[in-house]
This record gives sequence, structure tokens and C-alpha cells, in this order.
Amino acid sequence: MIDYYKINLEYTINSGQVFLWKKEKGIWFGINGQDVLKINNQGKINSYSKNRTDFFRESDNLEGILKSISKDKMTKLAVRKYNGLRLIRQDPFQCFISFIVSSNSNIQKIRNTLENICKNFGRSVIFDGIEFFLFPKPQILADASIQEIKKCGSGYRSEFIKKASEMVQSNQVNFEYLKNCKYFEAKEIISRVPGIGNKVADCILLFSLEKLDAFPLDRWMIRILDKYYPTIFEISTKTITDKQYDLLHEKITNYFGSYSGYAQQFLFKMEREIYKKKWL
DNA sequence: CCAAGGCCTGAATG
DNA sequence: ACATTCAGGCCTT
Repeated sequence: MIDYYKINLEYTINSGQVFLWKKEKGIWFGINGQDVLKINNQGKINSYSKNRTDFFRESDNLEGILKSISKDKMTKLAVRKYNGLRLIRQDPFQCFISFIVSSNSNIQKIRNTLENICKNFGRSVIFDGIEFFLFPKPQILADASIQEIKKCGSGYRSEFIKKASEMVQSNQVNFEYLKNCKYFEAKEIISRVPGIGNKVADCILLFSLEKLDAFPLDRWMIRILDKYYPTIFEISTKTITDKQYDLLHEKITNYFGSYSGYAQQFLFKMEREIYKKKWL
């Protein structure tokens, strides 16, 4: 029997969703926007701000969702094997910038860059006797020079970071609005931001904007679909054009349903483990 | 529309 | 050592 409501922290933190987490004295601490979260050994969250946050989406109907995505041998195996893996509900602005930084990069570098962004632009706080740097607010990054941002190691993405922050600051990107509209509208809006293409948009939508039907298609997911579902999704070309991406997304949601994002997370985790990819 | 090439950067590879 | 490749894409031609 599967315990659908269990939380496995190691699986969840090491699944490519978050980058600013670290273990101190056996306890996980992570930056989430203007807050620091601490997860004790029982999986209980304490936060620097004392605000409550449903970081692990505990209000989701996990049993219903996980059963609904268990359409075949692969998903059933992944859900069983990685029992306790959760989708995370992240701070939207941090998620937004994090995945702009992630493009054409790798975990270590993404993490390094984001840590620098916090150190150089974020507020320092002490929590449990440990110093943390919070994620900077939109205005700080919008007002920063591209030069300053570049010092964090973000390279050519630095101007995207500035422009993206300006768009949040000016309300062209309004996270509260995006949370409340449907997938396609939200995706259309955030795709106007430079540095946000199909994959990055889907990550932001899935991990911070309540779009559980988003299914980020990176080179790994393409490989997975091609390897395990050759007849269902029929990946033909190496490079995925916008049109092919949309078509594929439609096939995926038709197959896995409206909680496809959960299916993505489990399949991704399972395949990455095969290749012993570690994140944090 | 689609395909091809360039892009910051640094860890990993040869 | 040192050069080259590659990494959870995106944008421009």
C-alpha cells in the first residue's frame, strides 16, 4: 500500500524544483522569497517569518491525483518508488527568476548564481543562529544595473533578469492574477518576458502559479517520453519547435489528465536517479 | 513555419 | 596542465 500523504524531503528537495536549500546540522533550511523555511525531522515546517505556508501542497488531494496519473507501468512504478515526492508551492518571484537563470545551464551553476543574487541583493537575517540571505524583492533587481547582476554569474541572462524584474515591478506580470487564470492565458502572459520560453514558462507555472496541468519539456523529459512512450507521443525531431511543443502538451494532458505536472515530476525524478544525478 | 547557430560560464571531460 | 565539450533553452537569422 502506498501512503499517499507521506513527505520525503530528500526526494522533494532533490528533484530540480528548488535551488536554495541546504542541510545544517542534519536539518534542511531553504530560502523561499522573503522567508526562510526550516523542516525538522518530522517534516514539520517552521519559518523565519512565522507565516504559515502550504509549501508541500498538503491541501492537494494526493490520493486522487496520484491515482489519476498512474496510467501505466511507468507512472505506477515511479509513484510507488518515489513515494513522498511532492510538488512544491514556491514563492513566485524567486521561482520566476530562478528558472530564467536555469536556461542553458546546470544545477551547480544555477545554485551558485542564485546564492550570489541573494548575497548581493537580498536582506540578511539570522534564523536559529545561522545567517541567511533572503531572495531580493522585484524592485531591487529592477533597479540594479546589468553589470551588478552579471557579477552574480548569470552571464547573458543578466539583462533578462533585470527586464523580468521590471515587468513584475510595473505589474505587467502580476502573480496574483496569473495564479487565478487558466494555463494558456498565464503562459501567454509570462512568455512575453525575455528569457522565458516554453520550458521555463512551464516550470514557473507548475512550481509557483498553481498550474498543475503544466508539463515542462526539457531535454530529459523529451528523452523519457521517447524512451518509454514511443508509440503514444511519437517524438520525431531532435529540436522541439513551439508548435510541436504545444501539440505534445496537448497529447500529454489528454493522456495523463489535468494533473500532468505531477506525472512529470515523478517520471523526471525516476529517470534522473538512474543517471545518479544529484542536485543539492 | 522550420532549422541552424550563437550565447555567459565553469565543471567535467579528453 | 590545457583545450574542448557540455549543461534541465532562448532568441535571432
